[in-house]
Amino acid sequence: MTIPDQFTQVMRDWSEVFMRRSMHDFIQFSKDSGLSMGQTSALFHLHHGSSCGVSDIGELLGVTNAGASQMVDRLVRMDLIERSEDPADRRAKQLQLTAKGRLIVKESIEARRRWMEQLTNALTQEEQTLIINALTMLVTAAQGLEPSVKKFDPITKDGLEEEQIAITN
Amino acid sequence: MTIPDQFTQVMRDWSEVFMRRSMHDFIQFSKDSGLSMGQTSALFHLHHGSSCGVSDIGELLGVTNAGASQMVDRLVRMDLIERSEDPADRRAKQLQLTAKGRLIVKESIEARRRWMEQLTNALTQEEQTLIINALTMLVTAAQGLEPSVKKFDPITKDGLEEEQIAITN
DNA sequence: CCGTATAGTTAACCATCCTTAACTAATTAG
DNA sequence: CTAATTAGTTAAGGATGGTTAACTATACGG
Repeated sequence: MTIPDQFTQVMRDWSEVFMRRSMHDFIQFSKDSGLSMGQTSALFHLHHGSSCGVSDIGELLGVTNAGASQMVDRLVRMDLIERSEDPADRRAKQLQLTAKGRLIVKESIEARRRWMEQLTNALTQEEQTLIINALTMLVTAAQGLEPSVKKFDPITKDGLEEEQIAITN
Repeated sequence: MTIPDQFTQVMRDWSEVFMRRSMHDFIQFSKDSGLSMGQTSALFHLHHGSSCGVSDIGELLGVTNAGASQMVDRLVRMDLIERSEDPADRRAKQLQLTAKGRLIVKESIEARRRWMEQLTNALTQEEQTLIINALTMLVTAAQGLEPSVKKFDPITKDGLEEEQIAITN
């Protein structure tokens, strides 16, 4: 078995075990918070990107603008996100998490951390060191593949929308 | 920063980047297949556990038995899962993926693999080797934390629900 | 200024998903 | 045998999540 094959295999294994765990947590958390999975996804998207418009949510969830608008409306009524006018383009809305929304996301992240603590305890320091190095590489590589985060650089204000052509396949 | 702290941090970073990517794929895939996230989750659960009852699905999705029964019914009507009587307990049903259901799951896994290939290409062989070792450890540790797979021992028919006490410490 | 494109909302409508409540049928305990 | 429990289904009803279509309002390119 070649190195790349081994790599793919171990990534797949990890993917399976991690996804199962994460999806379970995700479902559980959504239920506990009285949110649908779509609503939770939207909250996390906002948490990551810090601010975005209604149609971005639609794109994320794979629904029409109308659907996204209604979803946003429900979240606004729940006081989880805020909808304000974009001063640069008054057609557009800027969506942001409210304090309550941020709290919800934070709690979810904390919940997942418990699992990680268990993992930590199941590994020796030497193993942990090895994993730290390995995952750091993975994170760096994976971030290099990401579709350019929205938090634009206020100085250069460019270069971030290069559309990572290689990825969209 | 101590090793465990570094470990927790890198796990969190990795978790974030991996989850974002995976959730996006998951949503995308569900939409493309015309399935809800709950339905896709159920399919993956069946794929993992190979066979389970209606109430297991309910537990997974955090819904009542009635809700699970209806969800199962929809999946049966879509010809994605099969519902047969459990010969050992004629009240219970055994759920299994149909060929069509297995195909759907397989396609989803394949879709995710493309991302992994990109990751592979972004890393040197040395880095890959390091990551293989690290992830193997993580997978082993994570599997040790799993709530004991359902494939029950037909002889003792018990003892599998011990809730991994030794590890949680 | 005019026409078109863009961002979002609203209305009407439908399928899904989930709930409770009432039920069937099989198992198990006394 | 009877009573209680367990697994699942069905029915009625409600909220959600989605659609298309029609709309408002802003932006932008002649």
